[in-house]
Amino acid sequence: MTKPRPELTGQAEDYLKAIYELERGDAPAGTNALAERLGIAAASVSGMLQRLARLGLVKTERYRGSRLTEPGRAVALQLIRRHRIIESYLVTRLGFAWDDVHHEAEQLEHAASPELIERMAKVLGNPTADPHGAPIPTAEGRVDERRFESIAALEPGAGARVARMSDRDPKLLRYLAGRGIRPGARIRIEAKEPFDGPIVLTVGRERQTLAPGAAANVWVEPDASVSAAAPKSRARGGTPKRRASGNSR
Amino acid sequence: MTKPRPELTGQAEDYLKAIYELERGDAPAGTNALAERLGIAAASVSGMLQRLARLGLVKTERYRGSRLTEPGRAVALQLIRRHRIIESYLVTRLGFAWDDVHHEAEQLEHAASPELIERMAKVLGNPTADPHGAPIPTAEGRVDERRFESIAALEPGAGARVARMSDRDPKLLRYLAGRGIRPGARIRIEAKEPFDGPIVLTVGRERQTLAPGAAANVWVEPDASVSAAAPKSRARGGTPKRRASGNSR
DNA sequence: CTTATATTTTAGTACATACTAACTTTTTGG
DNA sequence: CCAAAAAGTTAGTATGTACTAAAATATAAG
Repeated sequence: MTKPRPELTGQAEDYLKAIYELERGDAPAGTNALAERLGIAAASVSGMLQRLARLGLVKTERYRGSRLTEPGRAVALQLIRRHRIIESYLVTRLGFAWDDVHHEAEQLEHAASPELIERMAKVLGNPTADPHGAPIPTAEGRVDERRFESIAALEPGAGARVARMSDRDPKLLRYLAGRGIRPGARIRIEAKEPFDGPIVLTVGRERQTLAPGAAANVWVEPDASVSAAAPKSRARGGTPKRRASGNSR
Repeated sequence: MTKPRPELTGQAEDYLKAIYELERGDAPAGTNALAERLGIAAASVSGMLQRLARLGLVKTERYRGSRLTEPGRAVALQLIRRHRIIESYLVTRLGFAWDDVHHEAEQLEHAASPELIERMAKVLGNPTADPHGAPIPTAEGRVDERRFESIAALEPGAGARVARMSDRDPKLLRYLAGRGIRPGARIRIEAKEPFDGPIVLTVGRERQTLAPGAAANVWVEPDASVSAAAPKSRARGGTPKRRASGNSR
């Protein structure tokens, strides 16, 4: 493994990561979607994709989109591993706010050596999820790829555990944090306006309202024990405290 | 100050740092010297220097060399601050070997935000020197610019305290570490072969021999209380004009 | 002072990465 | 099924950073 690849630049790595995040099963990542995610003109993306294809890191179907090859996927996963370990480290060892760490990690992930990453992982006790609940790929490139449901998809009465949320928008994260919504939090949908209106839910004991744009970026693990029935009020008792991942706070 | 400079790339920053390290008082940094230090062809350096001059970061005298402007110096000092804090952090908090951190720091220094640097500095207790004894500039850009004497310049009988050493060559650092030579160590010159021959000295209680190429990269603070015993006197000498050592790889 | 050598710059080129404008292909909605 | 919209590509250009080869200038040696 890890043949002496002609050292990609940071930008090229970013493309691979973006493709990884945008391709969904069979559907390849669209050029425009990539362009928007990367903040780059679509034409420029086309060019770079050709280069990456030449390097054997992506497969491009003309006019249809791109997907990663196995080597490309390996590069993307390593980059994601670096990103998430750095985020975890910055939050737990250097006191960064969890809503503020994404940008810093985006810069460092291209500069950090494998040795640095493994040392950070070690002092953190080899965490399996970052502060936003995102799973951390292993050094060998294995990752938990479970897909969770968006909060926006839950129906009133449903209970769930917050699994993860997007880390890309500090404002969103502060908004969520202000409402107690963080990985591991237990929630219950109380009401839902039609036509993408706000969602009313209980977080812990507090009742909160959540804008749909925010709800779309929070993913949950449905919790059968709560969602079974929708009794409007009910004594909270003996919920098992289950915190799978070693994330902070 | 700190006007919104058009975000330098990492390479440009490296040039400024190299100029800072190569200019000596009035003498500007030579293009060839820069090229060698940066591992880049001299012609390329000429080109970059013109760009840096356009940006107001260096002053170039055609065919004579370059020196930093005040803004250029400020950029260089911030980069050096980042480098040295990162080195200190990696060694003390992440268990890196002190002879192995230079390369890692070279990469990270361009990616680390001011906030990260200040947080690292804080957990380290705002150190004033890095693991190799190099002074760390303050966030405001002040730095201890004392020049020390090279070990190679000491005469037999002279005693001294090791102040600092080059961090650029891991092999050199391991060589020195193997002989107990590190910042703070007390030494005493016992004998010195003529014509740049090896130097015999006492480090702590141990007697060691030091190759001249290594000695040239170790700087000391002469210790009058020990050197008093020496028969040979030296009257304020040695400007470190000599660049005999071709270090690295 | 004059020439040989060392140093530095210019000229011409290449590559990675970005852009805008114009064109091509695919998808969609009537 | 076809025209308009959406998506994607090509063409031509710019910038930063590198290179080699050749020319210009400075310095050192006689």
